[in-house]
Amino acid sequence: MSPLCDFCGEQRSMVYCRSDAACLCLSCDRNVHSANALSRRHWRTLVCDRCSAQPALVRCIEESVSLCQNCDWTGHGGSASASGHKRQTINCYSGCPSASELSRIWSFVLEIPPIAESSCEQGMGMMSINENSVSDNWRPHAENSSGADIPCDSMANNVENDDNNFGAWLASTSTSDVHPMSCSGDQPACSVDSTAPKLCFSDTKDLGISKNESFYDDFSVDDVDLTFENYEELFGVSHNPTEQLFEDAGIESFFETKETSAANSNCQVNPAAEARTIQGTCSNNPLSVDSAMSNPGTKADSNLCFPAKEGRPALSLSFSGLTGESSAGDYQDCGMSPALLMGEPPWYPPGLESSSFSPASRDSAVLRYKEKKKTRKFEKKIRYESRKARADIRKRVKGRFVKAGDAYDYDPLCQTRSC
DNA sequence: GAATTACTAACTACCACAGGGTTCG
DNA sequence: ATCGAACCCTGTGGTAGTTAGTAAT
Repeated sequence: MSPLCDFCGEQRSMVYCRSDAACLCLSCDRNVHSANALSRRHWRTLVCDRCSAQPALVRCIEESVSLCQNCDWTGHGGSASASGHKRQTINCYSGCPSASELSRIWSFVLEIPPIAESSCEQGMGMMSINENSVSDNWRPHAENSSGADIPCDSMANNVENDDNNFGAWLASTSTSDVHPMSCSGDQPACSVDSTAPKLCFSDTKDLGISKNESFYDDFSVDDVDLTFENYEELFGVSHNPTEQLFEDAGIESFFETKETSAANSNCQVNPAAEARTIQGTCSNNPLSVDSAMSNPGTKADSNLCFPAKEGRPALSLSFSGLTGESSAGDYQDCGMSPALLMGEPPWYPPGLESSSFSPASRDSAVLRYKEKKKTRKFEKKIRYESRKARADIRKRVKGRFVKAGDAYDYDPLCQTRSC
């Protein structure tokens, strides 16, 4: 909870690096993140003025403070007067912006001390600033191949990207991260893979989406970049592709609660989904992580259960490999809100919890989901070219690798059998 | 309409081993 | 504190076997 820089321990910390899980002064931020190309990709944002430990997501205009989701929730969720405070989304950035650049993106911060210029300065072209604002709430944030932003409205109207709405909603219900799910750490897919649209939204209160039924009309999942790109770095184990998240449970499970009684609203069990990553979890605890964590050292699947509310289904996410030894920081690094993970009430997009949608919209959404499920392809990503090159020349017997020198029936180099 | 069968698509395990990371002396 | 050896773990592709989904009967 120290407001001092985690690196130098002398200066007051100003920015939070999610990848490093560290609060840094601007000087150290610059030094640390100019070290190499990977560190330059780290997304940073202001440190919460309240807890001085979490990344701030919003700026309360009335109180002139930057708040993380926890503190925003605590401070603005309680009283009616406070909840009416005008809040502004805080931009995050990567690269090594100068003080003037920071002043520009954080105009509300009065004092940004000068930063020593470094070699990183010449890499300013790499700097990326997440330009969200209150008026841009709930709009998929895309980048084209040149790194320039694509107008979100055009993207929202793009049928090919219609799934992002659902992904954004899902991500927002499970994380407060400025870059939901995939946007954390050094993985290229996070900040430099400009071919895939990235969802960037951070305002946690004023997402005016649910009243628009087109949101549900565009309800499907597969194009959304929900994959935990750096899952292994986060959890230390391999994972099933997140695309499988809805493979078996089916999106229908998310629509099937309108008739659900309050008694079982927390326990939506889809038989087809029991064994997979997303499932209804019988628990009265909004977060069943605790129970799954109760056995330290075991790699039990942890289920995050979002309790059903009227008009919105119970939702649980399973994170294989989360162990009881995992810290809150680990969860936050994976994009999960500590509030969510630590038992505080989850956030629902306004309206989702109280509104319902028509059966026609539901049927349409389900139909669209099924259609896309039929046609989608998940391309394999090669992480280690050297290993691929090795595998490409390995001799095999019935597809299996064989020891060097042993008999084989397939040699990729010969393209023939037993050459 | 329900039950059974046939077919197709998708998924998973298996194998050896280089290379990265960790532990220990 | 540093170094090297030993050990552990991961990921890579083609095939076979299994499972799930769909269509036909």
